[in-house]
Amino acid sequence: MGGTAERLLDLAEARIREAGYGGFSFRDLAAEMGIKSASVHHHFPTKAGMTAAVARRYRERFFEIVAPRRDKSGDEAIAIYRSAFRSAIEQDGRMCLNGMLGAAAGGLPPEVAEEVKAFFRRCVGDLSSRVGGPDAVARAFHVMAALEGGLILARAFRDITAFDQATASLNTQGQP
Amino acid sequence: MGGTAERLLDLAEARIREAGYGGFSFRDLAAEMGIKSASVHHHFPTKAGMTAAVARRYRERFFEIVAPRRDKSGDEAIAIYRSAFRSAIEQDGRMCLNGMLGAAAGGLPPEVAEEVKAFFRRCVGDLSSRVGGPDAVARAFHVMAALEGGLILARAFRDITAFDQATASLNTQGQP
DNA sequence: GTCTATAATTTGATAGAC
DNA sequence: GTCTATCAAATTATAGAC
Repeated sequence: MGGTAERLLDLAEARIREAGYGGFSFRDLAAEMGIKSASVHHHFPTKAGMTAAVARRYRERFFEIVAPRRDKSGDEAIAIYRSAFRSAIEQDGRMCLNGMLGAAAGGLPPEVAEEVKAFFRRCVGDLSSRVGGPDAVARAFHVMAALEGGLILARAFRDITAFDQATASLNTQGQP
Repeated sequence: MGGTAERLLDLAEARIREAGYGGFSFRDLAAEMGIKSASVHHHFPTKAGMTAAVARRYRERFFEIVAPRRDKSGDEAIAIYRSAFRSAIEQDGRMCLNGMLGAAAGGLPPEVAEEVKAFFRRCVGDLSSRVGGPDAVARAFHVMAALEGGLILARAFRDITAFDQATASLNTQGQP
């Protein structure tokens, strides 16, 4: 636990959520760890592979937080997602990893783009099944969009209340 | 009209909307134009300055599209914004410039971050004044978030219907 | 696992000729 | 306005010693 590889993933995740795929380098990570970039390559041979590993871990952790409360449904599920997203920007003021990478999806290595797509696919699947009703899928898309966009606004304004205002109506939107 | 500087802004805008601030270089632009990177520096001395110029032009153009129909209000204003955002991804499959830059706001030169903030400030101000009502500001934030997030989903899935589903409820959400 | 050393490429930027 | 030439720095990545 807390080995070098894991801590490298921590640093990479923070940098990607701050400045995107093009905004971090192996030398940055190495310097912050007090090692050399060649040692980073020992743990993660390529940048694309490392980013894919960051995305996989991020997805697993996200659904460890969100999925256990599977008995809850509808508005409560939305509230759980909303609170998970809010804590991201509350803790360190950074973007959702997949929101950041998804925006730049066109310029990403294919293996990274696949991980991002998998994240959103699972979010929409999970949310829509818990929300239910004829517009469940559309509502799941809407919730995910509002959450990611809410983070963008909070980042642009450097003000978390932008996220709160943007997402306040999600819980009380009423179900079909 | 259509001078070198203008065409350089076109190319820079396309690249930024595709891969972000870190995803374009003066040499890329020069190569696409058939000139050398030194000639790009003649028109735009620094990358930060050029990106700020791209953002300024993007904002001006956006409000030339959206603002003239100032007589419209409420749901119609939201529909106008929605259609403006949709045309962005419909035409070239790319992100909104400010959504892309806003996500990475933490790693941007200050002069660029200021332009992005100005864009969203004006959007929220314009939208909220046209929507009206006690929750006008929150609703404006919500609309902007859903539109930017809808673009992210459409990019991640490479499917414009993700945007359509995510934003379908914006028009018919009903006003307070 | 970490290091030194290095290769090969790319980057933002400048000087100065034409 | 565009060019050649160049710089100093950063980038991803590899080879091989310890």
